[in-house]
Amino acid sequence: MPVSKKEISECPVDAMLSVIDGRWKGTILWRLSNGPMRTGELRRSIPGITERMLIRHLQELVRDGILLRRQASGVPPCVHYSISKYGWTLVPVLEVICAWGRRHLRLKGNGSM
Amino acid sequence: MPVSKKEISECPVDAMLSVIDGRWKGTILWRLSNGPMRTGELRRSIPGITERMLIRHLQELVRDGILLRRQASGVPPCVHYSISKYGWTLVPVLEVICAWGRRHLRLKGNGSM
DNA sequence: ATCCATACTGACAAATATGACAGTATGGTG
DNA sequence: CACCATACTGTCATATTTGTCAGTATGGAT
Repeated sequence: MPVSKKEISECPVDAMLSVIDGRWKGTILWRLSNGPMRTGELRRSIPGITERMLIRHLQELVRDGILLRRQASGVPPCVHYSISKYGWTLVPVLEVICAWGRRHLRLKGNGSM
Repeated sequence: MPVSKKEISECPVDAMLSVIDGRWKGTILWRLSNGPMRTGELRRSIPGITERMLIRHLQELVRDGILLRRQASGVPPCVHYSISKYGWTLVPVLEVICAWGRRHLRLKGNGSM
């Protein structure tokens, strides 16, 4: 049940993209960059996402070491997700990507391309 | 006939990813970073790619302003692709992505994750 | 007893990306 | 003339990703 197209390949660019690629991964990381959140809280904060997709993406991000999952015992269950130490190394990369993307949108928007 | 999943959205990260996302775009840019190449030359230099996909990706990259297409008149046709000035602004971003990916692969390979 | 919320799973359908394969026009070569 | 190479397009099949919907266990509120 993979959520990202490319599984790990020898190409480093593809390896990185496979970690952040996925319809909602960017948004999830963005939300969590303000601090840990519960599953349902995340879901409610991302309009349009379904619980199914949220959970699949979370599982992949945990599997890739980007997120931490902490489950408090009890019923009903209470699970918190947060960005791991390793996950934080991704943030500067996302910022570079974001900066280029912002410029790209601006150029596109004013038709100067 | 889009080749990339995400068309332009308001999110800068998605906007950037939509430009480089596609099964072969990274490889194409990598090859062209050594200088302009003809369509068939590119195809032969990328094992496994089909002519159809090569051309679709090339067209998207041209549409996004990353590549230039120069057609010399004559029969049979002769078309050269090269990275545009704008396209070169993408290269440092790819390098950052690549650096993270390389480290990721190393850590993964190690089992130290 | 019925319903709600929680964090999930499983089985499927829909959307999208990728690939296979045939076809196009034209000039050169055997 | 038959055939090749060129840079493409169109159509359809397959693969992958995303989304929909119903279920699961349990404790508390109504």
